[in-house]
Amino acid sequence: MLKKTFKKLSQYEWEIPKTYRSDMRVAVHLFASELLLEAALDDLSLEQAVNVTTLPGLVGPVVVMPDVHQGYGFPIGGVAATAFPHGVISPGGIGYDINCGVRLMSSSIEYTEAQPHLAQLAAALNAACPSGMGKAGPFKLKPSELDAVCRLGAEWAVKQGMATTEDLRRTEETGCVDGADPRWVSEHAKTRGSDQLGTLGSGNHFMEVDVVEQIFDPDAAQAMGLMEGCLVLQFHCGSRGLGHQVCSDYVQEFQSAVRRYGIQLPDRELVCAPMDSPEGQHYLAAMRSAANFAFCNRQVLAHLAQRAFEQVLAGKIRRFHLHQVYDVAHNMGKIETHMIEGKPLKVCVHRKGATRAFGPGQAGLPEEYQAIGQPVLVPGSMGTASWVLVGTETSMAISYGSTCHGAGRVMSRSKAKRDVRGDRLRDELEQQGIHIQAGSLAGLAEEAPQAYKDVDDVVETVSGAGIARKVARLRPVVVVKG
DNA sequence: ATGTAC
Repeated sequence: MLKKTFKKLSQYEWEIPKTYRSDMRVAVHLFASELLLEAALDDLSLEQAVNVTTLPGLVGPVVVMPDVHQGYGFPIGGVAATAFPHGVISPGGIGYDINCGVRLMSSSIEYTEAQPHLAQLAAALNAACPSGMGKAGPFKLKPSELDAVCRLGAEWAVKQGMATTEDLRRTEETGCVDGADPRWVSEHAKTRGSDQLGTLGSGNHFMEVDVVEQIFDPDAAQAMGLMEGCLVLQFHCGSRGLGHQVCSDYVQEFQSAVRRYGIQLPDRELVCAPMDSPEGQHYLAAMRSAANFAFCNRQVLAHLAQRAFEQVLAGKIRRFHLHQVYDVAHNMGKIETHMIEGKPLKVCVHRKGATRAFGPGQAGLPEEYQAIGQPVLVPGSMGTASWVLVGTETSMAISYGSTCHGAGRVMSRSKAKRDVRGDRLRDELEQQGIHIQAGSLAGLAEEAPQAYKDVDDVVETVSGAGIARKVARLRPVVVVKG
């Protein structure tokens, strides 16, 4: 797409007007600096955003985040809100990794004190948290147990002694989205998920120990238990093969639904169905089941990681307890109420590679975050910084309570694999004092920092546009990847 | 993202 297509609204906001193409129902609103706009022009992500504007039932502009890149049908880094219940829901607007998300845990362990033990900690985390493609975890769930995970989400882990009620309170949707019904999850998806609870996966999924490097908002940092110079644990993963199969199943099933409901689409990958149709209802029930599987997966991983910390640091470090800061979803369709043209309206917010970023005072936020807004967790690319932000009143007003989710890819996986030597990259990161545990050197190369945008630029944009506020910057010291 | 093509 050409830069002249965009109308500049402010330093960090650009618009593709509705007049750009005759089938657009709404405009595209992109958050980007000049530099990030130019990066976004290099792939098909903005054409995809224009395609999304043709979906029936949109209530306002399709919003695009600065970490945008091309995805299946919808761009990764896109947000679209459709009227509930007559508007459509589209699996491609949520993504193959349903409820892919990030969890952050704080500690009072000082980096300087823990530094001699970090290599051992990296190995212990790698041993405790299975990672890699198709990797099985510590449990083989019977069908009735898997159904319970899909219905209960992270609460299932409380019953198993792997979670506390505080963990749930500090999880988006308290770790369980309503309306999940595993009867609409295929047997195939259930089979794939049955041994994957408590696993990290591959690709850009990771587990990381970071040091809190700089605090920008002391009040918010204090509410979250973040202290400069102390270690935190964060990880990024989702619903594994189960969610992937749910998305595949419904993308296929929706092909005929599109014809049945007479929906015109510029791209088959945008397949969708009205939320109040049987197809839409079944997908919602299955997608929510996969979302709960992912919440439970992150809860189990948190438990396994905590045990690894105890195993390595007990007796060496005075206090090693990890406290949940928050757990966010960045691939999800949620029914929420937003102010649309001055009136509250129930909508389905499709967030694909976009983080919910509720501002202060929103229902559903735990008491300690009511005044500061929802914690937003933005991991950078491997070996680079990550950010903790909070949602704002502006994000509620102009981005359906959403903000960015990461650095955003700029180089294809195949090109990164050609250009980057995994062994050299590992050595470079080790030289920077980052302990790496990598299941696959080819996988490591695909995630090289040069394959991603600069997360600091992305955060500068969302912060400058006002759709999130900076709380803390984190620096990695241990990275575990599949 | 993903038993990376039934």
